[in-house]
Amino acid sequence: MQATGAVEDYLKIIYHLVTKGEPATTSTIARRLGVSSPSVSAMVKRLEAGALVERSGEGGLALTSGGKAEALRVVRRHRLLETFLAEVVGVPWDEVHEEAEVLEHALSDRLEQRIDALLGHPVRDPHGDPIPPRTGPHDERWADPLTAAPTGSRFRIERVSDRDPDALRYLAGIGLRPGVHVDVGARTPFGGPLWVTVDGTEHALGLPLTDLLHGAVVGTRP
Amino acid sequence: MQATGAVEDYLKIIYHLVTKGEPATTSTIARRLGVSSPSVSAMVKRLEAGALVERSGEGGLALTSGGKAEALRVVRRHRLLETFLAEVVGVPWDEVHEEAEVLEHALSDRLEQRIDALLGHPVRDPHGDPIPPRTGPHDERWADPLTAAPTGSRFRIERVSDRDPDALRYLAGIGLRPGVHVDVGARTPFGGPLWVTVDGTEHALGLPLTDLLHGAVVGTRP
DNA sequence: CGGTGTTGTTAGTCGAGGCTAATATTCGCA
DNA sequence: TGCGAATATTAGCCTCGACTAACAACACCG
Repeated sequence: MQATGAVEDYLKIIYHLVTKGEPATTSTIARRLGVSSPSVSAMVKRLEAGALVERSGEGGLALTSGGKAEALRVVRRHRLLETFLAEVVGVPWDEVHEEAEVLEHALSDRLEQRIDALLGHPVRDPHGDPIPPRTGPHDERWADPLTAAPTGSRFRIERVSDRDPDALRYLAGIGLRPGVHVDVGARTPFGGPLWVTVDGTEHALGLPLTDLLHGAVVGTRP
Repeated sequence: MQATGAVEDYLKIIYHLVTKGEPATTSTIARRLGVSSPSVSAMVKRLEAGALVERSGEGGLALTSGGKAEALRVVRRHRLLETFLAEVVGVPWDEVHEEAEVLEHALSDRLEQRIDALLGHPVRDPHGDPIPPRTGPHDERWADPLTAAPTGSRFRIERVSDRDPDALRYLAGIGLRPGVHVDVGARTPFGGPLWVTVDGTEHALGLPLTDLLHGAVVGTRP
């Protein structure tokens, strides 16, 4: 089957859903893609006919090996482009995702390889997401969410979800980027903010923000 | 009307045809685009409905002011991308056109401006083609063809048509790029090759090649 | 003068990718 | 138990952008 831009988008979001353990259903896909449910039904039928997805045991869809390979190619182009735009073109952190979202469908193999070489074969994009290799295995495992870190622990940020430019701008403003360490403070009950210390300054982060942050506990507050 | 990738392609080639003084007719467009005549008829109808093109006096189509503005935006993105790919990414001369042909439809305004600034607001792309400004007038005038230069004259290459990668590779191989000077030698009759001296070496160029070269006579052979 | 291209259009079809409206199913809950 | 909300699919329609087949108009040429 022909991998048009639309097909690539569907495969990509199915890939994202399944690797996060969320069910890839008609409605979740429709919401994420801003498209009606019947449109998703129709496209899924085409994807099944093209042997790119299949119905999987419980409730959702799964990618076939061919579908996963195609999805990984798109994800690779996306993350390479984000890295390229940030490092070479100087596009700010919060804008690279949107630009890559469009360009990823127009990047040739040849140019992808040139960019990859120019960047020195990077393995992470600016948000800390791993860049799938052109061939060979890829590990998409998400680190633990910041919300899982106990009070008093020291936490290393590894990945910051790239979907919300405003949130990204705010996080960058307070110094929250992949690689930095934060001290996890008090957790306000009933969905209240989580207090974290970054660079010596305390910040209260609401759930929408902490949800974007993943990493690992690396000890306790010194 | 919505400027899809297809619409942009049509406007661009109509622009190229009219600026070269060739008639923009159904069949020339169809040939250049590798598409059937009825497809062109249908698209032209849409473009007319969208006030982007109109029937012009003799035989062909013309761009309206809106259509020309849109075409110039595409041409600008194309040539900026060619320049960017060549200078920043290191894509070889003969490949930049093909890559830009696809990327031009996916380049946002925002990114276009960043690239323009990064390159220092270039006015010519790697083939010597002028880059239309974002706003304001643009002069697309083609210099004289090399075939018009008299024997014994010295000729400065200004533009090299970018359509044929093989030809470009060959021309680059013998040092024929925009900016270089050549000495025009004997013209073999009956469509035979034209002898030119580049960098001290004589080359016989067939009509398909000389057709790609434009510039200006700058004196006589020293 | 009559064929033979070339050119352009109309008519009809197709696939991709979207939409709304209507129709099951199923699930949670009063 | 039964009602409403969420979920998925079907049916039917639309636009875009391509295609082939057929036809009209014209030009050139023997």
